[in-house]
Amino acid sequence: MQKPTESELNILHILWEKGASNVREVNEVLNESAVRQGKSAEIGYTTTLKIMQIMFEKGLVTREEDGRTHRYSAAVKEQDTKGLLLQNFVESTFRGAAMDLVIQALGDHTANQDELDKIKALIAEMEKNNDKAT
Amino acid sequence: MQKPTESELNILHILWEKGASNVREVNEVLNESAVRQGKSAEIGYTTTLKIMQIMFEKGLVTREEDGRTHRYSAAVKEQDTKGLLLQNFVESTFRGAAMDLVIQALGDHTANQDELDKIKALIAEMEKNNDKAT
DNA sequence: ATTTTTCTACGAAAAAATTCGTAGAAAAAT
DNA sequence: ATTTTTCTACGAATTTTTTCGTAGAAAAAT
Repeated sequence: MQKPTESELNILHILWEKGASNVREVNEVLNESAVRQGKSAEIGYTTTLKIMQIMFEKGLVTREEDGRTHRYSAAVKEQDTKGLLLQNFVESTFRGAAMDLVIQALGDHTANQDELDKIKALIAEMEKNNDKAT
Repeated sequence: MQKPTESELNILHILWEKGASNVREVNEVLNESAVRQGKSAEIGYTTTLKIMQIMFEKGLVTREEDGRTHRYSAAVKEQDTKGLLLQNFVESTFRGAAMDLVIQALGDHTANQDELDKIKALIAEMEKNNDKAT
């Protein structure tokens, strides 16, 4: 999979959440999205269109004709994409030290009990594997 | 702080690790760095120089004259920079859900016992805070 | 003393990513 | 029926990031 750019990622988030959408729908969500608050100008329709066309060429989305318009769907899985981006990020920012990232993320953010339980389960799992390895 | 670009970050890593360095030293490390293995061409001296000059203008590094050359030092702290980049990454890729990132990172990577202990300590800390809040 | 090497500064080319204008066709509104 | 709106496609302008060529000065080598 080719790594999506920042704006491509924004569009993927929308397609993952809303499912198949046409350009106008995506553009509307982009312009009301929380991430955009504070930005000066709106994103033009043709800008969004162009990016989605590029994404189609790259294979990041599929599309089907729906009357006159196109309905676009994400062609890459959310998990896989986030995994790829995470791997890149760990490499470039933490020089591969994934646990440094985990530790920093835990230090900087809050978590509810459900999340903590999930993390604890993962830790227990990893400790079991470590024991086996010794 | 302004977010460093990818190549700026590579240079910061070197300055953080080696301390004050001149352009030639940084350029050499860049070209032997593991991250660059598999890349076709070398990074030219003037390329590195230019990026470091830009970083100086942005305030990412300081420099002092050392005879004819300049010795550059990181002007931003490693922790702070990683924190900023992490925050950006969590926002753009995980839409702010830092614990999703933590869970994915734990799932995809291994950790030694020291790291796991450190993470467990952080979890315990966070649970204590959660209890207090209720 | 001259040549070669090693620096910096500067500007600009190249590459990557983002944005938009225009044209043309289909659909909707009048 | 005509006008207006809503799409797509395409190309190009803009912006950001990366890369490098050239010139000139200082230092080192010959």
